[in-house]
Amino acid sequence: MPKHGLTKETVLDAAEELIEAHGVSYLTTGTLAKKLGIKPASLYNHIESTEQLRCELAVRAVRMLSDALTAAIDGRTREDACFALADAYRAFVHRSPALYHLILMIPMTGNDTMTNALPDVIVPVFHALSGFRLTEEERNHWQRILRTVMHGFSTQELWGFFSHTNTDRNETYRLAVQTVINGILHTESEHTKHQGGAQNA
Amino acid sequence: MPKHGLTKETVLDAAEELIEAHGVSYLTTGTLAKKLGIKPASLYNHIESTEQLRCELAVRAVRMLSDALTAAIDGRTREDACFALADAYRAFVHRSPALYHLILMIPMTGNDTMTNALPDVIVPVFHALSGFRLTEEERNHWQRILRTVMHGFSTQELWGFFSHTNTDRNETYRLAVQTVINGILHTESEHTKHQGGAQNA
DNA sequence: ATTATAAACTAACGGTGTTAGTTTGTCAAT
DNA sequence: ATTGACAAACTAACACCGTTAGTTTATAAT
Repeated sequence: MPKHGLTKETVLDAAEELIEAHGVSYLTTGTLAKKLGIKPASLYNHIESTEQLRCELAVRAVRMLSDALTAAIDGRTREDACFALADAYRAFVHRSPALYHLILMIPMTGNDTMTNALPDVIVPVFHALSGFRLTEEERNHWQRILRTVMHGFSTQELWGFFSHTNTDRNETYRLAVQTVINGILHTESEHTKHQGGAQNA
Repeated sequence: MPKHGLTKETVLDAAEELIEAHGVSYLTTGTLAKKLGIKPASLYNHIESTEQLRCELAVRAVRMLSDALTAAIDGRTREDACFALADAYRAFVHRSPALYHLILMIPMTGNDTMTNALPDVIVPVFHALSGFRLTEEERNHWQRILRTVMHGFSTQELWGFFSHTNTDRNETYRLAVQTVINGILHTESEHTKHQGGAQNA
């Protein structure tokens, strides 16, 4: 191909480097073009729009997160799988905060391609819970709660909302995940105690 | 005052209406000026910059959230206080998603005035936990975990990350908060069982 | 009525995303 | 080797963004 060897992958890679180094809002036609050694308008030979570019980055990010989670739980079950999943989730958020930021923005765009990619992240979470004896309804609840904790903790930690005390954050996370697991185990035991009984409190 | 009756409060109110109606990124010198019936440049008689405007909105938002949480736990203790706190938190996020969005952006700005305002939100959380017999370290952990669940659930729900199943979301939230409370109660009981013993799993 | 002042205005700057139209480089066929 | 086609760069232009400087104007106090 003529001129530079620019491909869509090259552009996406450059964009990713840019946002991880300087934040999502630093990604601009100017900064990206400069990094690639071309003029801003020339970008439009490779992308439809900056919004579309962010979309494709977000879809890539979803796949990366999904892959990381899937790899983490490989060969593990129950508590083991849950802790591995939670650690991988938190690690991803801290390793690629900008990409995670893009994932969080997906629902606001209303873009179907992106919204349809989202379940990929949920699959490994369900997988991690598959070792527990839960009804479908119970699994729906606990999958949400596990995601709540992983997302809630990782983002608050990343954004500096846990900096007021210097209590060990690893320990807080471990305790949070353990608490969820205890809840799941409790639900499981309620299940065997009396068929179809009430679950909590 | 001359011309219009514009005060800083009026401007902040208009800005808040704008972002709640059309999203944070819709707040612009153009849209805000138009809403106030003036030209964009005239805004600078009332604000220092758009960033500063967002900052003041964020500080107002922190105070609103803090007040809502404080009011919710008034006269309540322990489980009762925790559920009331959690419900108020979730209600705020859903009633004022744009203001909550601004709060989340505070740490990224590096603005000291704003960062110093943040603990206001944490105070009522500590207050809700004051009824439990916990060491300072334990209270630090559980305060983070409670905030993790309130923030994590509310944002994921708001942003549509819980829409794949139609399992009742109120029930998921209740279960999540109950699970945290159970964890706290467990920590409390470990405390009395043997002085200074290990806490969990 | 005069004056001081706050608050509006217009004009201008650089930056952002984007389109249209133009040049240029490279690759394939003759 | 020349030619031609095409992809990918370019320049020029637009509206909008935040922002500053300089100017006019309306009100409130004297």
